[in-house]
Amino acid sequence: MRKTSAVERPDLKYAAYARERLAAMPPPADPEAFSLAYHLLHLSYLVVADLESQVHRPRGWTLPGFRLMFKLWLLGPTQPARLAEISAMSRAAVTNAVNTLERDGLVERRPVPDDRRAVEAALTPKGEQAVREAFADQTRREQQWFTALSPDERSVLTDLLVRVLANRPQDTET
Amino acid sequence: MRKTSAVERPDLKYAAYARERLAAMPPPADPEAFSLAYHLLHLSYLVVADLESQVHRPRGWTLPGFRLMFKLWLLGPTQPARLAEISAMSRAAVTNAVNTLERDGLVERRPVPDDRRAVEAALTPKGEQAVREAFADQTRREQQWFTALSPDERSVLTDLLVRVLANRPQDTET
DNA sequence: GAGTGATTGTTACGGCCGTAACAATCTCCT
DNA sequence: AGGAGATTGTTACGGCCGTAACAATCACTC
Repeated sequence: MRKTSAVERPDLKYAAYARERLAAMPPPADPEAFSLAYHLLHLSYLVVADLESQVHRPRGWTLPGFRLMFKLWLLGPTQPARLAEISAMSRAAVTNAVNTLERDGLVERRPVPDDRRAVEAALTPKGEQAVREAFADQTRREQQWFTALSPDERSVLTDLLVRVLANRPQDTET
Repeated sequence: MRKTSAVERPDLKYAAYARERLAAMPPPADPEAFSLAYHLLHLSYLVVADLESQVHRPRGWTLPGFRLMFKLWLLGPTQPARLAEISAMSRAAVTNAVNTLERDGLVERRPVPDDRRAVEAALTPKGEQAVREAFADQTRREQQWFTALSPDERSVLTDLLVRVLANRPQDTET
């Protein structure tokens, strides 16, 4: 494995430079807030792009499609509105994702007996096999991403993220 | 401020349920790896959506457009290829982003004397004012997101993220 | 000096996502 | 029973992003 120090990474070098520049500015400039938000969003972006290109695209699918199928795998047949709520995405986005997965034969729509407005999305046998295979690959790749941290450090990182999530700011009041 | 516990959040409740389910599965299922990756990507997604809807859309712009302008604000006129490298995005994406910003009068393209292939993107006066204003709002919103953590905890979180970024896995060898 | 290979920016195409608007349906209150 | 209001899923539209292919230009070697 090739050794790569932080100064060789254009993105990390930029972040360090930006932090220095902000440190020399008066408030509301906040180098710590910038650095935290930047690295959080940047790491997430890199992980998403990596999982997409290394795991899911080679199989002919996408990461958002996998995440939806993974939820169906754990939860069983589920209404799009509930999927949207869990995923914090719009119902329209779920509709589009289900359309693509249905077109590829991975998911099917079923009517809900109690409510004629509602629909349930459910994995097909092909979809279930697809989830199992991609899940194994994705897990291995996720593990590779965090090998730099010890198990304790990974646990601390997870707990800090959960605490931020549990205390998220309110939306603008209507 | 309304009190909201984790069990009321459908997304966190799902994550806790998924972790339990994975804990009962044989390898390669890895509840810790899942939990860390899930919360990282999910938090980043929520912060991105929040900054977009609370800060930038009300001003008529977008978060990706702001991030590009912010880099130009710190770095001065910069070639798209370098912006793509720093941002870990494709040159095509930079072209599209610069097109939108140029259409809105926030950024302009300039030829580079030494290299007739190259172009420099540079902020217009309107673009510079736009960055200053949005930067103040974005910083305040970023600070709100992390009020649940103490300054020390925020520092720990940032350091852990940077260490993961500095030790990212290799792409598939060509 | 000519030619091979690399680099830069762009375009075309498809997938993802949000907002807004809409019809169908359900809920609930009177 | 009936009607106002909420909910569900969908469609239309625009913005963002990646890959692939392309022309123009540069760099480097022979």
